Amino acid sequence: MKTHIIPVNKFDLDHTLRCGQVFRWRENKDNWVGILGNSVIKAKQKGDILIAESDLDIGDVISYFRLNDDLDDIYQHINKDEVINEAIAMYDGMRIIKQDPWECLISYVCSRQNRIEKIKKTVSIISKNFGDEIQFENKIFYAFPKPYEIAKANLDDLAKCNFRFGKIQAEEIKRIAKLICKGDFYLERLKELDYESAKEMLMSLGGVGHKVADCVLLFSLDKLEAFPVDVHVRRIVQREYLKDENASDKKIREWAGRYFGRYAGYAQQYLFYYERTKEM
DNA sequence: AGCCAGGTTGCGG
DNA sequence: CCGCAACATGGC
Repeated sequence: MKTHIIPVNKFDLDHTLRCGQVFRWRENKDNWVGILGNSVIKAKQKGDILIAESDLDIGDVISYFRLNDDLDDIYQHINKDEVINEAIAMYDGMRIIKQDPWECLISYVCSRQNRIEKIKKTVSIISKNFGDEIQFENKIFYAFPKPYEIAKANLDDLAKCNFRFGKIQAEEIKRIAKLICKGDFYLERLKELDYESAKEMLMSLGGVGHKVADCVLLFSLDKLEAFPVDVHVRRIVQREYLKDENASDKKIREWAGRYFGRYAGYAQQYLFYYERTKEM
């Protein structure tokens, strides 16, 4: 176990973990506890210091939180109007997290037409029922299962994970896991492709549409131009930006790419978080 | 009770 | 390409 003391600049741990992009972090007292691969990580922020306890290397933590992203530069690209300016002001320091692509893919397949709290529950049950045990501070945590652990899972057992679409989704996830186990689909390799090609590959898996593909690209495959259009993003874009037209999701994605540019994904996450919380 | 949640698919037009 | 219905869980 190591304790990393990491100086940070323009970073806000709470916003980063609360904004709805990750499902495996829990907040207790003044600590966050999350699970990355087969490691538990306990994190807290004090001003410009991030304190992280885990067996991960410091480089893994920095990479995971994208602490090397130049947030000033990103803001310069996306801060183009009053709406997003307010979102950025409110959630200054929120960063896109770099998740594990496999876990990210399955999590977002589970996310469809679902609530974030329920997605968290489902991912947690999947991990508990099929993942490896991890000991951390005398407690037991569970790693997200590897592809082969889902591929070999009994369908009825898998269906007990509280999926939004029950057994249908259990089958879907098992099918995807098998494809990935077979070895002719390397998620990691999608990082080497350009955005469009990587997206096409993801969508060819089946059970993955534009929205989930864009989430996986943005949250795990370094495609910061991906702009996932979900119900909240559609709502805020329609209301604040594309007021006159009845914009299809395709139109919204294309508009976002033109308007926000290569960091459209960052803009998306600020707008998403803002739209869901501004009333609170 | 009814509405809605980080959607995808297959169909007809 | 678009719009539409089916899919079918659970919290408020």
